[in-house]
Amino acid sequence: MPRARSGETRERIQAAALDLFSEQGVQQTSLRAIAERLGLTKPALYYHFPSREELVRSLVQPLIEDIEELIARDEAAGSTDPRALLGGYFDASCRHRRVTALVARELATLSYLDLGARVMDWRRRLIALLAGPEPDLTAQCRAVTAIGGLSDCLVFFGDADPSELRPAVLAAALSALGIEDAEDAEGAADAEGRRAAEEPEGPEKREAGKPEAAGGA
Amino acid sequence: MPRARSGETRERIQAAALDLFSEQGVQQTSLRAIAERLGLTKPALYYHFPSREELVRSLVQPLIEDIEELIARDEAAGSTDPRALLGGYFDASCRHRRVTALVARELATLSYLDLGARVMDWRRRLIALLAGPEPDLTAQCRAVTAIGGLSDCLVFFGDADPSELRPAVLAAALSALGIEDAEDAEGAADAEGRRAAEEPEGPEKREAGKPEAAGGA
DNA sequence: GTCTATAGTAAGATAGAC
DNA sequence: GTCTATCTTACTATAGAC
Repeated sequence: MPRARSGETRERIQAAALDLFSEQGVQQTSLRAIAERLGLTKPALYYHFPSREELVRSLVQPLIEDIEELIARDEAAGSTDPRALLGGYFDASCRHRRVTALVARELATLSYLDLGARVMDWRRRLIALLAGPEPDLTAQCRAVTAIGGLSDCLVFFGDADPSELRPAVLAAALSALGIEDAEDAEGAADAEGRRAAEEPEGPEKREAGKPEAAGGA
Repeated sequence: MPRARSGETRERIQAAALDLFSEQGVQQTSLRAIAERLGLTKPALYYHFPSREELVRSLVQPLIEDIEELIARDEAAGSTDPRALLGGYFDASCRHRRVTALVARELATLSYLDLGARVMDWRRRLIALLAGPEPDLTAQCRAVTAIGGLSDCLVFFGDADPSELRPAVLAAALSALGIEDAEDAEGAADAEGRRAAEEPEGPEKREAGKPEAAGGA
C-alpha cells in the first residue's frame, strides 16, 4: 500500500477507531461513526484500509506479536522463572493496554482474527511453562488464575499507574501459583520503576525478555 | 406436528439460542439462524419473544439474579468468610455455566443489558467483601485475581466435572487472596462431590472445607 | 489523497392468512 | 402457534468525481 506522504490520516483513523471500540464495543461501532468523528467519510477509510477487518487487525496485531514472541522466547529458554514470565506478560499487555482490554471484553467478537484459538493456545503454553508438563487440575487452575488475574487487574484498574500496579499484580499472581513473593507492594514499588508506556502503537520490539527477576531479587 | 404445549417452544428456542450463541457468538447469530435450527421461522420467534434483546435477556437474567442475591446476602451477613463467598460464587456461576462463559466472552456485546456496569458493580462489592473496606492496591489485586481466576477457570475448563473443579479452583483463588487452603485437589475431590449442577438450587452458605491433606503445586 | 453517490446485502421487525 | 410475504433500516463495499 503506497503511503505517499501522509500516513498521518491512517494513524488518526486507528486512534479514533480504538477510542470508539473501547467506548462502545467493536461490533457496535460502524465505519460511518469512525469517519464522522474524524470529519471524513466512509470511502476515505477504505482508501487506507482494504476492509473493516484489516482495520481491526492492524490494531490487534502488535499485541499478538508481542505476546507470541514472549512465549516463544521463554519456551526456547528451557527453564522458566515464573516471576520473570509473568512480569514480561504484564509488561507486554501493558504496552498495549487498551487493546488488551478490548480483546478481553470481546473475544467472541474478534474470532475472525483467530483470536479465540490464539488466546487459548497462549494459555495452554503458559500453563505448560508455569505448571509443568503434566500438571494436576489444581496446578492448572493456579496457572489459569495467575494469568487471567493479571489481565483482569490490568483491565479493572485501567487507570492505575503501571509502575504501581505491577508489583501488586505480580504479588497476587505469584500467590495464586503458590509461590511466596519476596516483594511487598508498598516496599518494592519503586525498587524497579518500570514503566510501560500508555499507547505506543508504534512497532517497538521488546527485548528485555529475561531481566533477572521482574523487580525483586 | 404436535401442537406445542405452552412454554415448550419457548424453552426450545432458548436452548437453540444458547447453543448458537456459544458456538458463534451472540452478535454473529441471527434470528434466522435460530429459527432455521428449530425448523421454525422468524415470526414464530417473535411470537414468543417481543424482541431479540428480550430473548438474550431471558437467558442471562437467572445468572444475574443468582449472583446479586449471593452478594447481597453476604453483605447483609456482616462478616465474610472468603472460602464460603468464593465457593458460593463458584456454585452460582456453575449453575449457569454456559451463560457464564458467554458473558465472560462478550461483555461488550451484551452491554445493552447493563451487564458491563453490573459486572463492574459485582466486582467492586466482592472486592469490598474480600479485601475489606479500604484495601491497598495489592489487596485489591488479590481480590480481583481470585474472582477473575474463578470465572476464568470455569470457562477454560468448561468440560471438567464441577465437583473436581471446585476444590482446585478454590485452592487457587484462596491462594491468590493470600489465604492458606487446607484442602487439596486430589484428596478432597470426591469427598467434595456435591452439587454444583446445572439446576436451580437454594443458595446456601458454604462451610469450611475439609482439613485434609496439604501441599499445593 | 479524499470525498459523493450508490450498489448490494442482511438483519430486525410487522401484517395478515391459516 | 406458525407461516408467507413484505417493510424498514443499517451497514459494508465499490465506482468514479474532484
